Amino acid sequence: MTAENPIITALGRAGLRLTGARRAVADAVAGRRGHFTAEDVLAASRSRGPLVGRATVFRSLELLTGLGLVERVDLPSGDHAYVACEPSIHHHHVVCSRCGRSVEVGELGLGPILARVESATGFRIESHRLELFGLCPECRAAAAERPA
Amino acid sequence: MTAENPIITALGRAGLRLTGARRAVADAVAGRRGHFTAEDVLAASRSRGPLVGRATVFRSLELLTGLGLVERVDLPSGDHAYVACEPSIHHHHVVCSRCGRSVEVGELGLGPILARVESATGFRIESHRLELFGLCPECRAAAAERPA
DNA sequence: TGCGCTCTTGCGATTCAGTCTCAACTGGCG
DNA sequence: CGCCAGTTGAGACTGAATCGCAAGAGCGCA
Repeated sequence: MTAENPIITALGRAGLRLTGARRAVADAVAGRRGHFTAEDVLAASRSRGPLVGRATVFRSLELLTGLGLVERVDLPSGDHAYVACEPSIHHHHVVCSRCGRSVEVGELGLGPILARVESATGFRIESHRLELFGLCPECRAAAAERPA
Repeated sequence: MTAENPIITALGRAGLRLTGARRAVADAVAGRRGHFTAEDVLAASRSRGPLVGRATVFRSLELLTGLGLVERVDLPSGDHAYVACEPSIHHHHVVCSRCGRSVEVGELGLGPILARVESATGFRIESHRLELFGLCPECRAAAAERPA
């Protein structure tokens, strides 16, 4: 877990200091398949080294969000969570509503739809957010055997 | 503003009591073109009658959300807001990032896209949330004359 | 029309996530 | 090796949202 981590590499490339706290946060983020809350990261970082302050976790998360390494999603429950992701291109996330796992799904051909909305409403669309929720294959299988 | 209000009608139809507090909240909601926060509703209801407790506003908003008369949107800023809407069919909202006005835009032909995502990821999509942000025609005009 | 049973309300206390401050620290360059 | 600015951590602080409970108010029924 202290091995090289793309998040850490990216931090260095952005000209930011590779501090212990950031490594801790980066590791905590990288070690998750699904979404996580700031609180999760806080707990994870704490359990791993000396101590990471609440404020620092939020700051680091904000930093990572700025770099596009992490994205914020709002769960249907209203909670705020984050997901790690590729900084590259525009994409969306599919979140499993049972286990929380999340998968990226690239651009979806929303362009034509946005154009349609623009002409219908007169708005100029600047940004959008699409979040998909459902059951991942595993949870689907599990649900079939033993319904929630 | 004490005239009949579709929200109030709907409350009655749902078998709920038409109390003063609910009327106040319903009026506050109906009197807005755009999104609003719980705090807005609280202030509006207060300025209109005796007094409405914070808790009651939240309870009413939750109630209206359950009835589909109001929907929650998460602004890009991370704030929680609500928009009034038709309970009828599935639809999305376009929110003006400058004045906050919001417009409904009906189903957008997301079906095929969702199907594509399902087959690509193996997930079974149960729900989705699409929020569009941009400038409404008026703000667009205003911005052209006197850039923010 | 009046009564009573519940549902609702309102207030205060409480929780809790997220932010801010500030002195101490440390990473990394020279 | 030493310095300086970028970072950190602890805790205080803020403000939104929730909870509990007793008082109050709809609405149905007689």
